[in-house]
Amino acid sequence: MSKEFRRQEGNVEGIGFLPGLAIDTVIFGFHDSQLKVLLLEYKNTGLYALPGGFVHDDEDVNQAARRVLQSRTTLSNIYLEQFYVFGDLSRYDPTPLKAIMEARGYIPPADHWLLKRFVSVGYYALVDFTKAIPAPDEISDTCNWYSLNELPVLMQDHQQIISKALQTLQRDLDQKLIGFNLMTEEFTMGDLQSLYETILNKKLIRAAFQRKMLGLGILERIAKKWTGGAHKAPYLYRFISDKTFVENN
Amino acid sequence: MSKEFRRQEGNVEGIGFLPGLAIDTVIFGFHDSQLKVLLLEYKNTGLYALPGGFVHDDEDVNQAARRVLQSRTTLSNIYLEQFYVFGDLSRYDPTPLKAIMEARGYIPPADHWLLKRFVSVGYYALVDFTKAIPAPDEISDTCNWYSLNELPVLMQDHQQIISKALQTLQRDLDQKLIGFNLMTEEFTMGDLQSLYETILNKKLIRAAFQRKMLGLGILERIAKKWTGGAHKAPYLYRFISDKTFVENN
DNA sequence: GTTTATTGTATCAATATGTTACAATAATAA
DNA sequence: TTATTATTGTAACATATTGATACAATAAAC
Repeated sequence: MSKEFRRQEGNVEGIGFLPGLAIDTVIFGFHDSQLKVLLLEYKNTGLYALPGGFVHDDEDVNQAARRVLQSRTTLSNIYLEQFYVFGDLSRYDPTPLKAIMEARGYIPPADHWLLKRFVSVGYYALVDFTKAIPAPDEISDTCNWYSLNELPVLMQDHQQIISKALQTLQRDLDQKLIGFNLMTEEFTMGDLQSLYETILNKKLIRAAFQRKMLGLGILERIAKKWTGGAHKAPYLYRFISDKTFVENN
Repeated sequence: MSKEFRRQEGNVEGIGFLPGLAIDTVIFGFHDSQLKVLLLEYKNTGLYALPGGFVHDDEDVNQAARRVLQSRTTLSNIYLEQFYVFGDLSRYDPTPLKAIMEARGYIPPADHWLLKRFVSVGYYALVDFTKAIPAPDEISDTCNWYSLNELPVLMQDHQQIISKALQTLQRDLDQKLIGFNLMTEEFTMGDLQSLYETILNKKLIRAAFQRKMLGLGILERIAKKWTGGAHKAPYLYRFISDKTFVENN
């Protein structure tokens, strides 16, 4: 992906890309009982942004999202879901991208394709925090996890995009069984409940939660137990079906 | 809207429009215990398609969808929801649009903007069948309701778009209270149940359905009763809150 | 061995949903 | 006018789901 932005920047007319269409991905992780998202910080600009990209003229839009996702997490086979298109006129603001290019020592012409109006397709992804290896791209200093409660000020409407992604995740959590994509291979019931509570932003009843989760028949209890606390050791569980919930479209 | 297509057709480069981005709207109605969708039939081509359009460079994408919706139904304040972006490479097929333009006696140049690859944002709308007045646009012969069970062969991937819209409607029906947007002002409990059964494609238990609907506290029982059958006359109900569920984004 | 905190699960309560039953009644026919 | 018919509104009960409480089991620390 390090070539990707040079391919975009020097290419004033944006040849090879779908014009005016961008991808933004909200990549969720879970750690220390907190929901995290991956953010990029751009060089010399202090700007924070969601991992994003543009669509090649020879790939599906969903493919492009998957490409962006893989290049930022060094993971494949991730749960990825399209959730909304952000197409308001008001989000059109060429200043950030101009600043990014100028910080790289490139002065774009006024009609550079990247400075035109963009409509952005929002995706959210669920990854195993312990497995993802955040990888900055050529134009960003860092690619790091940020807690949802302590987000820095974000570029353009990226804050709204994250909010909408979270809403969608909350809505989907009960229907589809996607929470497991945020867990490590093995986890305790407490871990799982903590995840649900964090996502839904409300306390759940321990006994009822456990009963329901076990009742779903998608958890396997592992022989060995967790150790560490001065109390009865909890069992470890594993998600039965493959964790490879790839987008179905 | 009659000027809209001339504005698109003669405008080889598509100036004034967002390039490569289209809108497709699945407009649902309910009549005779059947779900219907509005379809256009294009002149001299035998092609059937969803009402659609393109986005002006000075309007929001959601606005464009609303504009399309209003021009096809002669209604405003309609429930409208964005549900998916169709961006696969495989859907790129310039033949239908070329055929449409040629049937109008216009031979487009090979690089006409309308013949390029398009990504389409799908919306679904719920309208009162009795109030909508289907209006064909300049390039279509007819704009009519078709039962979901008896759809003609559709252009490009429009059949898939309808399927996905229906899935989304089924998912949203219980969460949000949107079914009422498909009803007339006054309706019997039987009408409402028939709507739910048709959308969800399964029988519901009469007593339980009635109890639940009344329990929601969003129905008002009207004094007068329905007449016509050789049996106890059902009450008429009205949806309490304004039926104006406009998209919240 | 005793204490401590937490887990796994049983038990009962409260709520929601599935099922059956039946009185009420508008139109029709006798 | 009266009986018939089909359908509605709702009660009553059964079953299923979820909420709330209780308690034995136990790994670590002392």
